[in-house]
Amino acid sequence: MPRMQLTKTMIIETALSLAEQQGYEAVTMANIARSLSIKPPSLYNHFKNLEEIKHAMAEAAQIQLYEALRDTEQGAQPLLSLAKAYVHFGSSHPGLYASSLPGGSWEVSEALVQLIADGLTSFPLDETDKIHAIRGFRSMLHGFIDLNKHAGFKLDVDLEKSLEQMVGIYVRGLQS
Amino acid sequence: MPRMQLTKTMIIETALSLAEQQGYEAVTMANIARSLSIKPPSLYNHFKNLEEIKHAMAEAAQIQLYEALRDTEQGAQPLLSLAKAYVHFGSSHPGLYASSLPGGSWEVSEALVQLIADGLTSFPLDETDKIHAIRGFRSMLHGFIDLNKHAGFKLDVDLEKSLEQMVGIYVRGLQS
DNA sequence: TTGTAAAACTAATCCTATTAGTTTATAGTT
DNA sequence: AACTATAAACTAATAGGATTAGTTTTACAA
Repeated sequence: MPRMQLTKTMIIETALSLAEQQGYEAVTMANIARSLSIKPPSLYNHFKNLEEIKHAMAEAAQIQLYEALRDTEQGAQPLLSLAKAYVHFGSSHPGLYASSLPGGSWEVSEALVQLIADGLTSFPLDETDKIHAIRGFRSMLHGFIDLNKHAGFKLDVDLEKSLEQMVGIYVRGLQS
Repeated sequence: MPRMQLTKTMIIETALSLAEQQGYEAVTMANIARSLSIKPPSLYNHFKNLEEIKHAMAEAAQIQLYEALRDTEQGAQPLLSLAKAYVHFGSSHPGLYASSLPGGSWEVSEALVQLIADGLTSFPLDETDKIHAIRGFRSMLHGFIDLNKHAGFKLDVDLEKSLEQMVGIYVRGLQS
């Protein structure tokens, strides 16, 4: 295997730091190649096309998201800690979070879901209801991040408070 | 004003039907121009650039979303009806819904918020808590639509049921 | 009827992604 | 140590986007 200085991992790491520093829209073949001091066509020796690169990015970004959540303090309100960590990750690393959306691997998705499931253990839910509850929780958090990105919340009311209230309402709804 | 057959409204309507029929990514200067049987540069006589066109689209799309929600039956569970109408609109008109996200006008945004506020009247909330509750509700619904679009919910569990449960949990949380 | 200005046009520039075809360097084999 | 096959880079090209400059056309107003 000749000239294998350049690896898939290097390409994905370069693409992710591009997303992190200049936004997800900056993830182009031209920009990735420029960052690596190669020409765009060379990338096709390692990935079929840009879509494949973005899929690989999603997997790596999802792992970073997972690790950020896993390292969260599990205090008295595990769902609130999780929510804050999730929204904080999405808001402070928008490019990375956007990178994670296209999908990723089944295992990491599952691990992420398990993290939420762990926060739900204190509520008596059968398997199906647990899945519904997890979907609702993720929807809430993702929607909060994404609406914010689209400047959805215009009023001058504390965002962090909104997040706390939202999670508070949801948790009380699970209890009753 | 010479040759004013082409109006801003015609351009926006063309762009919206492009989004509706071929997806939001199909909203390009080239495609809009092609649909109108003109050349792309002609569009710049009416709009500064593509971004401005997309802003105008957002306003029109948001009105359509508002009207779809306004015409909703206000039964015993107004928030559930609203949620179903919202998610149904987002899922069955993904291009239109995506068009609405970049913003729109303040008045329409406000009207949309008011629609949710109307569904919240039976709950005793002060002004600030009402805003938090509205933000949470919108986050939930938008997140549900968007995660679905990104194939976020992989498990074979009824989606409509998930939506009902999610709204049910939130409403119970508001009550307690 | 003529002049002006709006609205179309053509042609060009500068981005993308992607493919074809070519060169080069290296790893493994003789 | 020389040879060869191949991976991995390259150049050059195509096709599609947004946008700008400059030109022509046309409708209306004076």
